[in-house]
Amino acid sequence: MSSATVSHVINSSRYVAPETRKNVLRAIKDLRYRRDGIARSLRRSSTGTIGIMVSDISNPFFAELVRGLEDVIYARGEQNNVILCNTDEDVEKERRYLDVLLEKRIDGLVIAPAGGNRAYLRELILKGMPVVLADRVLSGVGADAVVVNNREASREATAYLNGLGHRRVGILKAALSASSIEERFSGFREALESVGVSLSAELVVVSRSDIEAACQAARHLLDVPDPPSAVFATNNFMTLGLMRTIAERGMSCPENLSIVGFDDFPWATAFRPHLTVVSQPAYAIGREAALLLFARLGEGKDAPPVTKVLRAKLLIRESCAAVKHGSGRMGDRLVRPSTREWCSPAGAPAPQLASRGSLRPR
Amino acid sequence: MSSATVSHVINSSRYVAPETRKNVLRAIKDLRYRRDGIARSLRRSSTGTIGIMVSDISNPFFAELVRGLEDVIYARGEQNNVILCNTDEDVEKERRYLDVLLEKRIDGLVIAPAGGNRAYLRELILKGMPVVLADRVLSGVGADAVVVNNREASREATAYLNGLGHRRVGILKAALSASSIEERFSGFREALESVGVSLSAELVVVSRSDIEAACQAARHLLDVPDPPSAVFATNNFMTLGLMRTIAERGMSCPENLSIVGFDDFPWATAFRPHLTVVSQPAYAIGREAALLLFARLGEGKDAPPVTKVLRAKLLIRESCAAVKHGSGRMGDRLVRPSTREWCSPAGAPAPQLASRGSLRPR
DNA sequence: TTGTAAGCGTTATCAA
DNA sequence: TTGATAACGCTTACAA
Repeated sequence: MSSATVSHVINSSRYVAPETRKNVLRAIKDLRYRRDGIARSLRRSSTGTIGIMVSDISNPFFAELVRGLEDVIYARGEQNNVILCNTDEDVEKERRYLDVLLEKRIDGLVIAPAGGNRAYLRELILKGMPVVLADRVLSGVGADAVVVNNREASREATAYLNGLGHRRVGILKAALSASSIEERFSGFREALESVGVSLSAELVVVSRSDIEAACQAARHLLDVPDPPSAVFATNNFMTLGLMRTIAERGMSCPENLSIVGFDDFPWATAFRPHLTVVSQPAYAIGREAALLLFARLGEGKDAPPVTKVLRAKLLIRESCAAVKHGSGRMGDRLVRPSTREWCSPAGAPAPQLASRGSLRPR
Repeated sequence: MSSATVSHVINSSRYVAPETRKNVLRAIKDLRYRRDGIARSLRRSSTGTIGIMVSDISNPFFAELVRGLEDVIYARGEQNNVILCNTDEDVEKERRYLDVLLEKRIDGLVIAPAGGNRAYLRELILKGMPVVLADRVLSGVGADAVVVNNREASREATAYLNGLGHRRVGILKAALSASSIEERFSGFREALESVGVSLSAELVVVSRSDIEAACQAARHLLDVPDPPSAVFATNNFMTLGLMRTIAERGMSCPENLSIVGFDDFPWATAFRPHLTVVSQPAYAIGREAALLLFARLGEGKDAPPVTKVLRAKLLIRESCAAVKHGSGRMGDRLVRPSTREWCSPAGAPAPQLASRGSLRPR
């Protein structure tokens, strides 16, 4: 019973006589033998480990994304597993973690990049490391990517506000060098421009991407001389900061302020106000990222990079009201309060009147 | 310039002439050499990898816990990192994952155990694997543990409801074989008994621990012939399910129903109703677990197991009202609506009237 | 049908 | 002050 035979029994990698195999299995059991995965990885030069880097796992969006990823990876069996890294949007931390993961010889990487390690990532990919960008793209690195239609969805959301008569619309912009945020901003601006409104600087407030900072930013935004009648929040931290600020000030939504957030929450229909949001399929983003990665680990090693765009959807709930006569600026038209007032952009499907945004299978 | 010398330069593990060292460093840079962590782990028989097993990373409680853990582990440097495993409270899945982690030769394990692998875990520990239980204990396995004072906190929360005059109090009990849930249940029962109320079976509803199931359970609970005037939810999924159900039915809290949840949410003060909850220091649980683990990886290899108990705190907000005259059952006393009506159990500090439960450092 | 032995890239011992 | 070499535990080509 040589080590070779044992190996072959464990891996079913060549014929072993039933008798021998039985003996091997018995010995394994008796000795509580467990194969050493490290030695195995060394020999096979593949670890079965995937790196996942996000800014913060306690952000529900990333938690869902990671969950989607992990489910696919676990289902693949074969000792596959996931090393989790939180970068806090810190470029330096991201780079250090990339080094750690490379030393650990991960088989592949899924990353929501902070934005400052483009060259490093390109080099990695050139060397043959499979990399999938999730949630954000990074132009020119040649990686696969899974994102959502940020720009269109934001345009749609803003158009919805416009349809309710809002012309003075503020935006809370997370200070991330992430393509997603920029695209959301573009969509926002385009929608306003298409109804003849050009962005005024004081209605664009940039904020560090955490709840505390978002509170501050929201205060600024609401304190401008002629405050907005509606606000678009570019991610879930911005939304939470805004809602906290509103609560602090005893304002009520949608009576005093209409709000659309980017990102849904599992508790959106359980608490008031029921927020109108652009819902992202976070779980699916993670899942698709894993699938893209596996594709590249298999045959498609040198296929050209693909970008998968999933659909973010406007979920109309109860945080937006039509502007009241006289409350808008000069030039505002009277708009009757009806959520049906709003029209889809040509060709786009009408937004759903949905009660729940969870896209997670059970 | 032998491989030995290179190794010593990288690890500063013995004196190397400045000249040589410079050459080595230059070569490393030129060749873009990176040490192979797998070979290193094989040779040193230690990987720097910690396994973390929770039921579901998309549960905000576990996300915070994992974040606390990861922060400490990252700060330790030295190629330390974390493999994340979601068990879904599934004993079989937990066992499979344990096998994977052992093959990967993790240096230590932090686990919120599903409850069915006690013998397996004990054996692991006996073999010398450092294990820290988080959130839940498992008697007799000899592992370190970090938990909160579930029973006392639940008793306190229930006493608060009693103080508001509630005698017919329901409980949504998550169906987990986790010590935490059992302890919360005990505290709940004890508090009721101490005001002379014995539990009626129809007010104890057990539910699978996810939002969907919790909704179902909440419907059952509210549909009993003589429905409760207050409900205690034993974890955040139970709370969310309950709130959804209330919203569905157009009931309002605290007018129609008083509610206390276990687990706080970062958005608790941003949306209505502002829930009164028992807040757990999730981040700190993760952090302490990591510290316990490192202690065991260092000197305290064979020290007796320690259990660290952190304090969960009742945060009184606005989801509980005093029972109205006549709305209670026969025997209910009239209780004036005042949150100060309630008294701390002897010796316990009065609960804080807090606005925010986040315990996370920035 | 099974065994032998090389080799994966480190680190650590011993020798020089 | 540095180099040669064994060993970590596995997989796999080759031999028997």
